[in-house]
Amino acid sequence: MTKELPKNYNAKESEKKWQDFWEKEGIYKFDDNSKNPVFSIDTPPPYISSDSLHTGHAMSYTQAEIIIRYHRMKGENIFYPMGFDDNGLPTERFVERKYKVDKSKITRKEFVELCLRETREGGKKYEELWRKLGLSVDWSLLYSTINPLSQKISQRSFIDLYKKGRIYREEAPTFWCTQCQTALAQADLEDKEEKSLMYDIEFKFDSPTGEGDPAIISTTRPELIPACVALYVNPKDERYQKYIGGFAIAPITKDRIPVKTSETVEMEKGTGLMMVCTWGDTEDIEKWKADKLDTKLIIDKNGRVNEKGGKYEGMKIKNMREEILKDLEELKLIKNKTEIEHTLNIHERCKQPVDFFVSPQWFVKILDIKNELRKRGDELNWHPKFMKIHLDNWIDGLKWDWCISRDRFFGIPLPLWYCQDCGEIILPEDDELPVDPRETLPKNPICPKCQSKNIKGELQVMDTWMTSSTTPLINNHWKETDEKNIYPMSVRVQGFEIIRTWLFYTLVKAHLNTDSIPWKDLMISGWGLAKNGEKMSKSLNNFVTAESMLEKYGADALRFWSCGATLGMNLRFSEDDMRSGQKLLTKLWNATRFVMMNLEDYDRQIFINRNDLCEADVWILSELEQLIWDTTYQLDNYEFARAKILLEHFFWIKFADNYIELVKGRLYGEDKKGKLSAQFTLYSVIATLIKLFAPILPHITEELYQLFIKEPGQPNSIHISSWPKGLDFSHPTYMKTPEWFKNKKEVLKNGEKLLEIIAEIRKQKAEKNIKLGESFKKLTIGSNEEFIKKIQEDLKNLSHAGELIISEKEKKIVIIE
RNA sequence: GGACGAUUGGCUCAGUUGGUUAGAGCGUCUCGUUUACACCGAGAAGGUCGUAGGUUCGAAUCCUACAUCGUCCACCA
Repeated sequence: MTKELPKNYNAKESEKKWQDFWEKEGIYKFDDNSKNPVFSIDTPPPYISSDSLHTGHAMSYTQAEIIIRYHRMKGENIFYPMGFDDNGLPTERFVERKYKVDKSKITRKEFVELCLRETREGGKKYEELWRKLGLSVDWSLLYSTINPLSQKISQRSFIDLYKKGRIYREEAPTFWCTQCQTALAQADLEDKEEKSLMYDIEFKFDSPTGEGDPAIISTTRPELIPACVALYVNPKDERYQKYIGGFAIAPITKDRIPVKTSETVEMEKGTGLMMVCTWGDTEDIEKWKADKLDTKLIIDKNGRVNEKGGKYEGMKIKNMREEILKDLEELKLIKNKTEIEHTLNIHERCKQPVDFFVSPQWFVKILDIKNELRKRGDELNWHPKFMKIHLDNWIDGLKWDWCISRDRFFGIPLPLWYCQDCGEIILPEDDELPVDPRETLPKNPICPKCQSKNIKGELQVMDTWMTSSTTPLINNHWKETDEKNIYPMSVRVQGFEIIRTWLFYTLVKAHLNTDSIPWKDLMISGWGLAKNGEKMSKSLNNFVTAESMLEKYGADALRFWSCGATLGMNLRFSEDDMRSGQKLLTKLWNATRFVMMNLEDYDRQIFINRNDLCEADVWILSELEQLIWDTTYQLDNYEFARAKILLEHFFWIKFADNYIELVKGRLYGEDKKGKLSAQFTLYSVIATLIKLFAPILPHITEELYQLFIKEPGQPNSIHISSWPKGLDFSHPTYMKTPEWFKNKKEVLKNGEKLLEIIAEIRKQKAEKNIKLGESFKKLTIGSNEEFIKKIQEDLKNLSHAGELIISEKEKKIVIIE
């Protein structure tokens, strides 16, 4: 034992060194031939087009990765892929903005090329950052959601669902973004509070004798009057009984509109008379569906008024609103204006208010299987448990089938063709996948129904969730010749904000495609927030990049901060905590240095029987043994934060501040037996402790392992060495130790008393102005306990007392004279 | 309007089935360079555990209201 640690630990140098080493040695490679249990992780493929990664991203990936490292050390065969989500709307919009693309002046092919180029660039940047953070990803498993395999599996999944009757195409009103010019799913929406004016506008009830009684409706969207298809009242509302079943006349258009009833109409709201249009909100659509109302769609895809808008044709809907208000004002039909605050649905990607539009779209039927999906949710092990309610709430609130088609350039094509003559839908064979029906015709380009050769490919592409919901299938190479055996995967890791999307849709796919759950466990993380508790974003100027923190403090320190809050809780950014992390590294380095300096004449093959161990050594080894079980238990339950606290507390308080001080006397003294016992113990504790810290602080622990612990024949990285079980770590003789801890409870209790005595000694010395290293005449300890006698030499050394007396009669635990 | 989470010393957070004087780190104050570490050590101050009730021998912990913050959902005529 002659190696010596340098005086200082250089995190930056060391981290780079070991990251390269891990890569070169293939430490994190998944082993296809291993017989060990597989632990597979479905981890979020970030959008390469999102803002550069901030500390919040780093936090959630790190939290998961700590758990993964733990499982790897337990000997499991780790399948830890990384993906990049580079298909779909976000990428398309990113490229449009970056290159200021005019879609009318570029071909689809050229545009897709640009998207692919950006995704490659972005992917590289991200990969570099993940490596710097020390994520133990097997990069040979890298996938992107636009690559051929992902396309193939997404399309295969689609065709499977189609054949199972879960997919249908319908001319249906859908949420429509006039900005992005595409249909949207319910999950693409966000709320926005906005001030608006509510107008009370006069219609007239129809009467055989000409114009009847006034019918005042309240609306925030007067521009939809030409689209009005019905008025509704509550069936119990006495004011309107005589009009029910009759008609009303709309202003300006003079359209004759039926008056109907619905329980959902609130009598107190406005005048109790509701205008239903094509379509202003989801309420309109529900009534339209339920009562088979007329359709009077006055807006086109671009948000302009069409011919059904009469005199307003051709105007932008916003301008039309101004015009119609002017007209109504002139006719004196606006009876009242109220300022209100209401919530709009906006598109979460572009923040524009959504409209409704009718167009043919593809849907996955899910409303009829809500119960089955809820049961699938029950089958998963949720960490933390309460997150499950987010999913249940979402499923309960579902009102729409899943709209999976998008009218965009970049994305995975919907794999089908239409016969232009008879309308037959033609699907590709599995060996044709992946296919782009916009570019290619089917293998057999003849309509099977009418033999027509007039065949045209679908132009729409898939919603991005349609692909990302297949990540477990992509990872498993579902129905490929090299299909892996990792499905269902062990764990899905993700943030709570995408429970209703990524998690939910993946559950849908697994249930429908494979009649299974997609993973066994769920690990749902909170957000890393800005210092003041706000969400991190560039616009709020509170954005701290992971890159800058890695540069300043290193990966281990950033990882230390990342486990500062328990799983599922939000964590505020704190540079102080990163400094604390750095300090822990320094302390760990120095403590190990100290141990090594004192092991120069120590042969680590030596085994010491319990009877030859000093009492203080038995105590710290018992604490260590307890620590192993506690840490293991917490990590098994995804509680990295609790594990961190346990480790830190043991290491800093019990081991460094107290135990080491207690045994220094023996290390420097003449008692050879006592010294050997201390050496044995110091080595055992440090060798075990750095393994326990390894998942959280992978770099410094690797450095220490390589310099200090690793011997020929042992694993060439700490991260594939064995997780401690009891004290049997990598030393054959330690297998004998379990019998040591038969009376552990008593030993630990004695330890508490011991710490109390030490604290009291220090306190009294401080009160009496005696320096810590300064000696004094007499120390009296009031105790009749056996272990105090056994430990008295250590106590005498620690306190620097000239004389130590243990008195059974003395009631005070410590007296210093 | 419904749901979930949070509310603990100046700051950031622990507190796992209710049990003796509620913990840690940072910050503050005092002392100390002892041969692992001044990126250190020792000591101290600092909390009516959001508010009000209730259950209990006993509540930060369980129950009921309420308040504030965050998030999701619903409403959004």
